[in-house]
Amino acid sequence: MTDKTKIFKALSDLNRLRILKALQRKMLCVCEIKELLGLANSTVSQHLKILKSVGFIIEQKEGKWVNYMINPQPADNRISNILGSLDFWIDDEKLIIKDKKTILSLDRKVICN
Amino acid sequence: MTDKTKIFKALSDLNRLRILKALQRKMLCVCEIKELLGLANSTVSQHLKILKSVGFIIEQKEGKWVNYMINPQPADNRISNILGSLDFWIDDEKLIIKDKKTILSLDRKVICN
DNA sequence: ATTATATTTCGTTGTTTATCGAAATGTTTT
DNA sequence: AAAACATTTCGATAAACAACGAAATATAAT
Repeated sequence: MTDKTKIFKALSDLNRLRILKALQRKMLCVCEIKELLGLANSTVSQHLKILKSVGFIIEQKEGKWVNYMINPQPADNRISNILGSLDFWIDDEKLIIKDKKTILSLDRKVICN
Repeated sequence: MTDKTKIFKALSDLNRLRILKALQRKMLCVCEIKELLGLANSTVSQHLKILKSVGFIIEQKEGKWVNYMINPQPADNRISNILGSLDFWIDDEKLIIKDKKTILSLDRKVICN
């Protein structure tokens, strides 16, 4: 936790950046993110674990689903800074814009098997 | 260059963070940084190449030495932001403070063979 | 309780990355 | 031009990391 590179490492993967930007728009469960990114469940879960451990996101259980969302009150000022200016740090280009459109049409009851 | 994770990847290594913080204090050549970090020349050169390619630092030749320094005018606003608030993004703890002291006593004519 | 669904953990695999030493390049001094 | 020194590039190696599928865990519905 005292690792100086932890925040930057968490942001060093395109799929994790896509997750953050997606969660900025809407809270999502694992299988919705899986659908969005086209990754295996286990991989998505792993990415979420990393983002959570650093403080970028939090989780909230809802029945059999686990909803992930942007952390509204990060302990670390750097995290707050990044989350508060996500569009500055991670710019909204093609892929990210497409993701945000895709999210709107995701229905977890349909997607998740 | 259009890789969204490039900036964060550059900051994902402790030795590169140490280099940035050291250069904040004073411009340095490769062999001084080598001495500071205790790495091989070639490794230091590699780290510097990464920091330069992303825009964090620039180089200036001075005879047989190559001096590296913080980029005074980064093209990317995110780089400017980070460099302008280095102490916010990378906090000054033991190791970094020690580095900054060490730098002051480095003499390239003595160190570099 | 059994089945179905969502998620996490685990073990494996391929890729990326940090590191080194040796060879190559570039500059200065003799 | 040769020798000396600083740096970079190259090739190899070990560690870290992203990804997967399968097995384990957890909750919901039958």
